[in-house]
Amino acid sequence: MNLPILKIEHKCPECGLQKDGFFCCVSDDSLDLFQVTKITNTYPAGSMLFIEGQPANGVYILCQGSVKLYTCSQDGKVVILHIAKPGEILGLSAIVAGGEYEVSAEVLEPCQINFVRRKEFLDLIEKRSDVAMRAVEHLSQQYYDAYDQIRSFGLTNSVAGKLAALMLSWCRDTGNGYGAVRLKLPFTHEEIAEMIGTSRETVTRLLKDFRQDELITLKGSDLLIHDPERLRSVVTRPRGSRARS
Amino acid sequence: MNLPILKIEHKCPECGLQKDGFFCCVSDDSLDLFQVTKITNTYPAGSMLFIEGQPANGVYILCQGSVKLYTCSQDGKVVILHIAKPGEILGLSAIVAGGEYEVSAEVLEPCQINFVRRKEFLDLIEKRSDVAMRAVEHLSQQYYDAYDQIRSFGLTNSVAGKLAALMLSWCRDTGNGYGAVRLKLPFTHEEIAEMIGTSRETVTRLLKDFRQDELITLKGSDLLIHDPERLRSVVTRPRGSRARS
DNA sequence: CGGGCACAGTGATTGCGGTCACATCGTCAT
DNA sequence: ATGACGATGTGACCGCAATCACTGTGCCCG
Repeated sequence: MNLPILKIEHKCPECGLQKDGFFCCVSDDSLDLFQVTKITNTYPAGSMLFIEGQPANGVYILCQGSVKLYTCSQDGKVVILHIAKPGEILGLSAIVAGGEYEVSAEVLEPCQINFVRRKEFLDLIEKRSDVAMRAVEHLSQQYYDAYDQIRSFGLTNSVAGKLAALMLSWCRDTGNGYGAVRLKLPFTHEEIAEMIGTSRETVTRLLKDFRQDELITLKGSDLLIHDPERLRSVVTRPRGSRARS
Repeated sequence: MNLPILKIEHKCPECGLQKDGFFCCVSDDSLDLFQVTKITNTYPAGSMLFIEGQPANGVYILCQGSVKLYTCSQDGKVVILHIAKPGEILGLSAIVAGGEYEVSAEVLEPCQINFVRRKEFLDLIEKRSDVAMRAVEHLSQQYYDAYDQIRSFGLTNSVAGKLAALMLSWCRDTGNGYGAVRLKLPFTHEEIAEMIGTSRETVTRLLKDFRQDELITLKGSDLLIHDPERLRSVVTRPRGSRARS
């Protein structure tokens, strides 16, 4: 197994990874408190951080790597709810509301993660108002993202539209504004299918369609989105209608 | 128009509506602060509290009545995201994260609502840690509900399954445990369709099917769910298979 | 009373996309 | 090499549910 080398940072105050939007981007005092309660760990790809239904005994703050959050039904069907990036906190809503993790979390790319026990974390947001504010901000953002996904599922009338919407969200993450966007696809067709609630074969076919309509170029895992604007018109386009060549 | 009589309660500390799970169920000190910043108002059915995309200038705390949260696409298709009940706070994530309301809110049943301006509310959760905690709890709950809806959209393979899942959520709200559940349907077929992302006709047909399969009895707006357990089996049942009579 | 209107019920038609089945290709470990 | 295995392509089939077009029903209001 080829493990990318992770440069572990044990001391939060000295951590160069802290950026805007990071959960751990709080006042120095709070960071000191955080520093003594956290447990730093690393995980290889494929590890499970937690599983749907398990008692939630703490939160995971993602320093490096990426994590897939998903849920699945009894018959094995999977829905990917979110791909977490560095700076995000996982399991927050679970330790507050449910007591059980409501989703499963699997490591996609090797991760460094800080774990904080449920009780200690709740103490932290109780005592430090800036941490509480960060928690509110992060939950609001997660909530917003969830609604975006519901919109995609409910309002888009064709699967092509859903795929186009998903690609546009990739553009937002990667894109440097407007114009063509080039990015590396870290997902298999199967995973893409699970994100938009369709079948693997349909994703394969749609990617072919998009190529033929010259919306995208796809070579291996290199995806080039020619024009986000044209993709946007696919999202709302009525079923079946295709660009005429 | 027949307006049900709302008994308005202007003074939060004396409000008999406060119950567990209510956002306004906070310490006396916090409640006093809240009391001076809030603006109480009433709205008839059909009023719009706010509309998707508007700048979010405050939160609405629902004291009495019910509110429909929805979003719609350019071509007029609607998805109902949530039916808010007394005790809930609306627009919280918007004033924190986006600056714009991310959904539209329409009054279904006549409401009493307390409004608090954005800045004053942010001050409140900054200063009062118990209010901040309440905010975190409510956002967590909303987040959880949103994921439930995504699950319903993504994991259920038939529309019948989605409708059954929706009815089960009604049972959870109304039901006194197990066994048959009787409730009043405050929704039209069209609204039900918008909740589960299908067409009005399909809802009508499915309700007929459910009646024929003796899963439910429906007379006017009185809905009797005979056995939630049997409904649950519809949720996961493979497409097309129906109970044999 | 008779229009107007929203909601509900129903048939006919059609096409999207799920599913099954199988071929291909690249990448491993042996 | 070779075989195993996962990821992609691609064809054929067909069932569900969207859509269109009505009819029927209850309710309000002039």
